[in-house]
Amino acid sequence: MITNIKQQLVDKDSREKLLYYAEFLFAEHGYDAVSLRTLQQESGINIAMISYYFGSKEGLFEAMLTEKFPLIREKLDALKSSPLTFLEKIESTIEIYTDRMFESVNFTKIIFREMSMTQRPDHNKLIIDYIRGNLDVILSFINDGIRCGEFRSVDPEMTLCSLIATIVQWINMSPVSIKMMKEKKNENLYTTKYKIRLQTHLKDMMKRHLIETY
Amino acid sequence: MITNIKQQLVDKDSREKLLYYAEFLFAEHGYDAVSLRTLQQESGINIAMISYYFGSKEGLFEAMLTEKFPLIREKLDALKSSPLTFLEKIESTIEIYTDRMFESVNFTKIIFREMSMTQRPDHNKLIIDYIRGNLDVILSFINDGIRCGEFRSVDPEMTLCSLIATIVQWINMSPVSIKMMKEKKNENLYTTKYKIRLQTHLKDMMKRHLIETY
DNA sequence: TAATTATTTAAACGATTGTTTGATTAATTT
DNA sequence: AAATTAATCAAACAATCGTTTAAATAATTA
Repeated sequence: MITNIKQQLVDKDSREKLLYYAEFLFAEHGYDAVSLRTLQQESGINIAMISYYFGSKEGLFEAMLTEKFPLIREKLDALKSSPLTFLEKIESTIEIYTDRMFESVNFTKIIFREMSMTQRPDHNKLIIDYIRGNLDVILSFINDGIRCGEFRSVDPEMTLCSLIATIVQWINMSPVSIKMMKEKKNENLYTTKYKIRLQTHLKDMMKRHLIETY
Repeated sequence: MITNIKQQLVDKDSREKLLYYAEFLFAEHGYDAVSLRTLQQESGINIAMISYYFGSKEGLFEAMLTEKFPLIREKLDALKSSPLTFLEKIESTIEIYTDRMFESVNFTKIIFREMSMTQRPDHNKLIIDYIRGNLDVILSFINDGIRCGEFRSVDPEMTLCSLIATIVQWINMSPVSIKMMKEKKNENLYTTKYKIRLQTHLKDMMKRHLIETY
């Protein structure tokens, strides 16, 4: 599977290769644990190309973030101006987020890990501004749903936290979850099978949480 | 507040100081970003004391983990053999976890961050074995509750994931949450006020999720 | 009090870090 | 085909990394 992806990268240029392997290695080992020489070895691209294309390791990280940010915003904005009920908007949001996060497992790991390190303003600024915009849209779904009487008067921020957290944590907890699910050790938890279980669970839980009687 | 804690540490010995500042710095910057010379500066303890007491930086990390692991297990085991309903056991679990995690914010950040870095077997082994035991107990509450008909037939693993994830994510997302809550920038989200909001939300959500009619 | 052990220190170790250099090759433009 | 730009490379840079040393001080034991 990985070799297939590598195969796909054979024809791509060095810049893209660096971004791909940076994302992969940062996700698995953490930003600081990945030396540029490791990146050179894994990607096969000369170390000097990093400063050539990105200026620095920090520049590489920033480029990876800005160029690989999953484009969730457009989909959320489309939802915003749709004629769906607020519950349907929440259900769509669950689908959008699980889809995107399961597509971008490495990316998801990186941003939510970096977010927890409060003393790294350079990394945090980009992440916070991006994430926050999306979360504000979802929060408005919950708040408006409450205001118009469709939803119970739940705690909006905590509800949002539960929604996002469930998906993120499923992706981040994989080493523990694998043992818990009694899966074979190297089975991964990012397959469609688990994505659907996650979606089903979240939709069911959110519906009962948000709607008084149904 | 921090200076108060520092004050408390004045009389403590070097080993404890190193453990305290290691936990603090690892949580804020990440394990690899904290050099032993930074630790020396912050703690005021000579760098050679690290290998003297812990053998290595890795040894320091391991000592910090094993000596600071919040003792949740005993409380969970006590719950296990109590005459409470399964819903009450879940509610108590929520209280135990929020209490412990709010007491050990730095520690919580570190272990759930390290957990997401799959290529660090040394760090992961300790964490996984510890966490997993606790999660298995909670999972048994959910499974037994379903089996005896007290709970709906929810997805047990996903439900557990939502429960833990909500608390962990609230602790890790603080830079984003602060903006969302329109709090003053340096206000922290680890106060009793927010702990109670989190507990109330989780209990309410889990009750509606787990119980058919009530 | 003398001897022994525990703690602390500044300085140094080799290895590795991110970054840059200047020469060389490949691709593109004129 | 010649000239110009883009891409790639091995080698070197100073700075910092985790770790160790051997000497000095403090605390404890005999």
